[in-house]
Amino acid sequence: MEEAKGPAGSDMSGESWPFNGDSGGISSLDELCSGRISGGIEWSFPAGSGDFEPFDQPESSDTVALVDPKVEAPDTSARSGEAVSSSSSDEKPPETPKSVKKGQKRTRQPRFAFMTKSEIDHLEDGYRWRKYGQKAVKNSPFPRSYYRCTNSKCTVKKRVERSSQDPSIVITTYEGQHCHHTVTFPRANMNSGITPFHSATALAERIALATPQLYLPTANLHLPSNSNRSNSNTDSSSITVSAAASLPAQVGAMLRGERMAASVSNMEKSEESLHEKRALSQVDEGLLGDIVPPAMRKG
DNA sequence: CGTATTTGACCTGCGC
DNA sequence: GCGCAGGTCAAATACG
Repeated sequence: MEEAKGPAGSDMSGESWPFNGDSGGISSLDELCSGRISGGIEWSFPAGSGDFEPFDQPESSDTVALVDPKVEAPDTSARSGEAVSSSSSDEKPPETPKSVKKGQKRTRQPRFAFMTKSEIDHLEDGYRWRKYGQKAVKNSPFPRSYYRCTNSKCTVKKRVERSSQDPSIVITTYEGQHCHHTVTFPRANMNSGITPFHSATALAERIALATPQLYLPTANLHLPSNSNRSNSNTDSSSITVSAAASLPAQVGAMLRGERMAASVSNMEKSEESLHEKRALSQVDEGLLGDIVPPAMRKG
């Protein structure tokens, strides 16, 4: 699948995207996750509303968030089977052969990835996931696990894999939008580390203002609606972007309502940012590359 | 017994 | 066209 191409993939090598350079910037995952990256922040979220509700966030971990810009790009490639039909199991007749599926086209869902320093592969995020596959990843000793939201009407999926370069780094990629609320908390379990964001915009603002060190490529971000507000879908989007014991210090601070002086605009002016973006590409050749398409990498 | 996980088979897209 | 790699399916199995 085309979407599965990463920096290590062939179609990335030829691109001149900022991540794919070979100079400057960070030199390791550790550096990346330690929050030493600076500049390059560039948010581009879909207009949306929703309030962010800060709460205590554990600082026990480091996370770098990346977003998939291909949110609105229809994925005409892909295999049919996984299509995004929201009521898949119900609509698929038992006899539906794969030949039928072949005719379908998968629609690319918004994706959001986190690089997390954690010993736990599958981080708790408030939703229930069912593992439906695991594959060995090329150039990586660690397998990639595929999860799907257990809600039959929900098409959200997520992939989890460890960085081949730094086993302590877990890369979690969410794809799709939850059509329901979390099965637990968030507010009720704030102490658990779950991070309830009401909207992508809210999180974007927070990160932009509070985490200049993080590189956040242009993309659309979809976050889960607050589970406490049953069916108050003011924000239809809803990808879980929470990770127990995983958010980096910067994000942790962000969640606590702290703000840093640096602004996104200033960072964008930084010439170093480009180098850092390029360096980021070297960080991981797996999911990270997967969520950053060539189109957005240019520039 | 219901639910979740494992795992090999299968499908698709892409590069050569 | 072929092989490879990513992604998914679904039967078998494990677990509470």
